[in-house]
Amino acid sequence: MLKTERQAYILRQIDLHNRILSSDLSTEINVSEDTIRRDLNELADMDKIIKVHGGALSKSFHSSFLKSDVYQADSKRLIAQKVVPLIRNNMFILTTGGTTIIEMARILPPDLNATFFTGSIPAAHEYAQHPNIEVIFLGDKISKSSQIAVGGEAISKISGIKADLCIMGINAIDETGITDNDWEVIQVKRAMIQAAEKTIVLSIAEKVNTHQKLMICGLDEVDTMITELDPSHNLFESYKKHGITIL
Amino acid sequence: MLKTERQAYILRQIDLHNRILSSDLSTEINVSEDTIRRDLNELADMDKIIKVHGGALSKSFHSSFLKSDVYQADSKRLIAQKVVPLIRNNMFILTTGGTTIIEMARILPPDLNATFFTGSIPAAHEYAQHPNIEVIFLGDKISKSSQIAVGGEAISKISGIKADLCIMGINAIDETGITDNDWEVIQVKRAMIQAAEKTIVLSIAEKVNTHQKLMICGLDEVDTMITELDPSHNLFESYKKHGITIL
DNA sequence: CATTTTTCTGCAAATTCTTGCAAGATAATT
DNA sequence: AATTATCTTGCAAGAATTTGCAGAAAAATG
Repeated sequence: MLKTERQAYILRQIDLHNRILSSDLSTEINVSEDTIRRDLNELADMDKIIKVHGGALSKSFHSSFLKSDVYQADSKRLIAQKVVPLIRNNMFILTTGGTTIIEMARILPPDLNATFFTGSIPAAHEYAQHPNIEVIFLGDKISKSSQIAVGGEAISKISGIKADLCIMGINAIDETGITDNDWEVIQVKRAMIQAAEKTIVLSIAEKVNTHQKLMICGLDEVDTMITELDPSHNLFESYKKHGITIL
Repeated sequence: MLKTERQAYILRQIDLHNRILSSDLSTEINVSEDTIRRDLNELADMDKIIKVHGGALSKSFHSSFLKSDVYQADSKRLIAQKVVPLIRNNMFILTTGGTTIIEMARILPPDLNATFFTGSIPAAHEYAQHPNIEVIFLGDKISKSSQIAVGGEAISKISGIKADLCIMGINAIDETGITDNDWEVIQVKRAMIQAAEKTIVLSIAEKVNTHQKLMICGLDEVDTMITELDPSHNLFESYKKHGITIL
């Protein structure tokens, strides 16, 4: 990794999280802490960040008191961390939008080389930041309620894809399957599951064993489910029986 | 392999991967690293790439790296204010991306009822916030350097549109016409101008009477030009002679 | 105030860069 | 066609950069 690249990555991480630890960056990028510290000092000299003992802060730190108002952000970050290892180089990956997916997009390792398909503007935006990821946007008409592309164009584009993974944030899952409450979104999600070899669903535990009005698919279409809880939690018994891997 | 050929190859690789190592190129093309380095330096002198220790980066990479705050934000806000009145209800409008366009998107009156087409993720995102605007995203493959959709898919989608207005942020304009420096972006912008009845170009005054390498169109294709200056400024004399309305 | 963590300093190894130079290729000129 | 000038490329040696490491200094923590 080139020095400039590394510093750009650091800057981006600081923009994203408002603060970072030298030690975290060190293990993340796989360079010594000295190097990170020198980078941070250089960036601080350039007035791009604020260097503090043990790490650095975003210059607009004051605004970070407003914090992001993402519900259960910590859980979602945890889920995101569990997904990342499943993504390998050269994969074709279909994803939905949703805050958990965004969180995932942000922590994808910088050297990952993959193609991401999505109909979500925020997700596409995040993927596009990444140095080695190819982004394909699916569809044309954008639904305001869900901030994703919907309609026949999106569906037909998705159908034309043979993806390795479908990574999907969901709203409700129970023994009968995955459900949602937006007709247009349902269509898109169904098409995505069809188009991918494996389907990974992401959900905070709170949504497990709940259901909504519209069915997306049965449990047999799901390969892996990821929540913030430990996989051994007894909440997942019935899902395991359906052959779903819990992470 | 000829020098020019080699440099074209290098440029293409950088466009493709956003970054390259001198050593990789050396083994790839089978010339000494010195030669690669000299090539990179030449390309950097021509402002086509960013040379860094150990290799080079795409120019766009650097701009997103510097990002911080918007250059001449005040001017751009002023320009945005001048555009808004030109947009009427029920219009079909093609727009590019760019910070000026984003600024415009933010101040669109809430009761405006129109359909916006764009290939820019940030622009689409802004439009999607608006209560009464319909957003159509153009294209699928997203170029990291420009953050817009590029390629045949985008072009053909644009060609299928008959829009009332094309509102375009530009990089350079002089007596010969509008120019830019990114081949893929050129294609998209050209298609947009073709597909729209009227073309409005937005530019900060600093860019007026400058030019870049690649031609988008002549002045006769432009209907209106908007800058932050007063329309009576003598900078615009020659443009007025070409029948362009200055605002 | 003792312990742990982080930072600073100097140093060494590896890599990359610069520079001058020479040989070959290409272009220009007579 | 011959000669001269210019360009291109590879090589080598010294300079500069980058990075990791070790030990001392400084800061944070309880």
